[in-house]
Amino acid sequence: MCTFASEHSLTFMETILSKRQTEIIDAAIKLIGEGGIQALTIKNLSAEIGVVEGAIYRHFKSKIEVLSTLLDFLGHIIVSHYENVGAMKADSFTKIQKMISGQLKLFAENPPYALVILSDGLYKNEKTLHDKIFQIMQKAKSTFINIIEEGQKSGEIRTDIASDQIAFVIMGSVRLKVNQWSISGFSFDLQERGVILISTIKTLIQAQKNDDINK
Amino acid sequence: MCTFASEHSLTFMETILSKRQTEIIDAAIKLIGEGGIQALTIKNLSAEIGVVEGAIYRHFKSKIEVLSTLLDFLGHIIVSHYENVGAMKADSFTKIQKMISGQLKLFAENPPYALVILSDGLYKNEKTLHDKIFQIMQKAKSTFINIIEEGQKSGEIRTDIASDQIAFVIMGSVRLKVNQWSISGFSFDLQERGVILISTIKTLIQAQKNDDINK
Amino acid sequence: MCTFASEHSLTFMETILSKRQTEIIDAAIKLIGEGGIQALTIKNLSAEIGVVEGAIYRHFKSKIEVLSTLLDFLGHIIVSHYENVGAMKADSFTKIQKMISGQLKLFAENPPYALVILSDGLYKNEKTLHDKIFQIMQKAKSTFINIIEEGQKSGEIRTDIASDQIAFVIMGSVRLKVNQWSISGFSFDLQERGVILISTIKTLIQAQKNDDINK
Amino acid sequence: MCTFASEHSLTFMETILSKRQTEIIDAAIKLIGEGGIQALTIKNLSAEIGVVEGAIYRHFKSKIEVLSTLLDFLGHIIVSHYENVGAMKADSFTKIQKMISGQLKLFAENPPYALVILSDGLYKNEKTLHDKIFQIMQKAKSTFINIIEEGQKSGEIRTDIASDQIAFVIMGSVRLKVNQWSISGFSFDLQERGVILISTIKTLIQAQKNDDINK
DNA sequence: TATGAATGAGAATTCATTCAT
DNA sequence: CATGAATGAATTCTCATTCAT
Repeated sequence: MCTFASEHSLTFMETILSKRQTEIIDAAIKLIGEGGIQALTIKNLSAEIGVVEGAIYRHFKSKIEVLSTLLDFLGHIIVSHYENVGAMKADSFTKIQKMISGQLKLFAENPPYALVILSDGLYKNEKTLHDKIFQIMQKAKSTFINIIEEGQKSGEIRTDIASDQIAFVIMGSVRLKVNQWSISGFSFDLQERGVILISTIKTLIQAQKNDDINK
Repeated sequence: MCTFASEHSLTFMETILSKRQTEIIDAAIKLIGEGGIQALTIKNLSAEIGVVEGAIYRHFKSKIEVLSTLLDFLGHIIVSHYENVGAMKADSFTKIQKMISGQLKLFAENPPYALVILSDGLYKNEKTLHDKIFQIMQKAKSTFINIIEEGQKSGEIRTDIASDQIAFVIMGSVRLKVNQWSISGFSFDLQERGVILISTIKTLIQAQKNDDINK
Repeated sequence: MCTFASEHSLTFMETILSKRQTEIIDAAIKLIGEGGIQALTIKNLSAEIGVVEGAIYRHFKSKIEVLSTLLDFLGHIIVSHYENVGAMKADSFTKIQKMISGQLKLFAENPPYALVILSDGLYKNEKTLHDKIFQIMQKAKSTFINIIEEGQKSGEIRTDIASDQIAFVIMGSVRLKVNQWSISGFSFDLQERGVILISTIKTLIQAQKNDDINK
Repeated sequence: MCTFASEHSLTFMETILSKRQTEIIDAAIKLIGEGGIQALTIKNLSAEIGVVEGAIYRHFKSKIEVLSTLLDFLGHIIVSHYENVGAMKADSFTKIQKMISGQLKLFAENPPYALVILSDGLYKNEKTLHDKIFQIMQKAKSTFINIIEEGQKSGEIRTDIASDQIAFVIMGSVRLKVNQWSISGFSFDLQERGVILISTIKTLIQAQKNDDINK
């Protein structure tokens, strides 16, 4: 049995969170993975780590804080993936491909992450939580935009569409793919389908060779 | 105060639902619009229409049935929009533009519809409800695919990407736009942004004039 | 599909009850037969006869009155059976055997009757209802006592035990048999088992031949 | 005010149940005693012990579990009484007398026990609960049969009727006595009447002295 | 007579949170 | 740090009954 949180981003967990807090976040992710966000109750959470309900409140001051921390953790993982790819030395398409496939790999290996990220009404429509998800998406967007602009400069990517528009289309289609996978009960191979999607995206956004010739 | 349900699809409401049922669905939509799906409780619902809680059960046998009917209603509106566009005499891009702008117009005028459609865990992860949403998306997909294939045959739309892949990318980006709008608290003009999105999509998927020339 | 009430005691039903009332009592018995007394709700009752809930109150002023009438009807059937046997020309054992087997036959053919008769807390512990059941049992008791006293006089039945005690033991064992049958979900042949019980009772209560000889 | 549960079977209560659980079972028994099984609601139960409704669920996971535990407790008391009598060194009639009078004493002192044992539809016709009552009755039957067979071997009890038939008749008449007592609102002295019943039973089932002489 | 609609009371259960020990 | 217990508010749903039409 793998513990989700502790696999990733040890730095984050170790420095920011106590052992028990890590355990709680781990359990929260597991619960969400098994039964959706509505399975994440304080009762289930405490049962999962073998303590009494009140004990949770020694480590987090409310359920919202649990979710907030969970999103911090998740955001940290995802964003650091973006940064790694962003800092890579490679052509734009390779980077885009890495961005998407890395993301899908993360979700494929940790379905609960997908559930959390896709989840709209996380808890009582808490703005704080919405914002965190929004932040993550913003980061993804800016990373994509940078990559795309590089590609446009280098002539790899078409220039007749603004970089943010291209980024938007990519993100939308990746997100929908993850969404379908989640709704389907994770019943297909996300990474496999991702390969097709990446190829579609590449075809869509690559600069036309003909253009250069004709000019 | 506008009543959402009664605006649209009078046939559906009149033939299938009683006056009170329509009123309840209306109220349900309003509640969801104001406070998300979690604001849709039997108590709120009954208070909204000024009756006692138990009275709801004279008109719907359970909360699930309320939601199910709501989705039927919503599905009916959306799908009939698809069908109208599908049956139009127009070039593919016009159709695609109508498909998207009509959809966004619907949501812009009825934000709760967006919340419902985007919602993952509507109620207790009821499969019945999931399925209805899934059906609507399937219908959208097949409509898009038909239009795209027409466009590919007529030379309007690029043929180097499979029609279902194109449809997928379109749907993903439209969905993400609605999503952002919803998360932002409906704070920007959905239709306005939609115009840009449509133009982006058009540019992305149109056949390259150059191709023909060069061949 | 047999209608319980209308089979028996037409006089009672025709003279005392209206057609609709008979129908309601019929339905009540059917419901109790299918799901116990807790299945007898006004909702189920009205659904069974195809009217609206309020309509029941045109014919009975309350649920208690439905049950009360039901017990009257049932009492009438049972008591008239007692009276028939009581008036028979036959030896005591034949009469006792007829009393018991007739009763068991009635229940075997109409399981709901057994459920009603055995039911302790019919509805809100209504004293009125309790009393009716009590009356029926009293009538059974006095009939048995009469028969037994006849038998004691004629030398068929032992005289070392008071007639009411004998009656009591008989009723207790018959009742327990019906009880077991009911709890078992009517899963054995009540009449078949009754034959054994009757024979046991006969052996228990018959006068010892030896006694007379030895005296 | 006497607390029913804590009087009996301290071992059972102490080892299996917490203090609060005992208190709840106590209160449940009291409520049933006062108003029948339908008086046993979570609301009444919590009010009785002075807590809020939800607090019950810290100690029992459902109402069914409350009733189930109550039956376990009751079964434990009754069955251990059977076992005590069964293990006694005494002639069969003494044992039978002890069996019956002990049982009646228990009920006389705790009328709710009678209500529970006699109750048909304890709660939603839960099979689990039915079964527990059935088990208790089975145990009573087998204890009686053993005693009777001893008596038949020793020549105390008549042998012309099968032991299980005799046991059945005894149980039926005891049960009916308790039943009448319960229906009457506990208005007569159960133990006093029991004495007469026991004597009747004894006379009914004892071996005839004359038989031996005549043989 | 019957319908359609509503009422009011009450049912069991769940949930996040608090607090004394 | 954790437990055990409780709170209070909310949730879905059921039931007998009433009443205008």
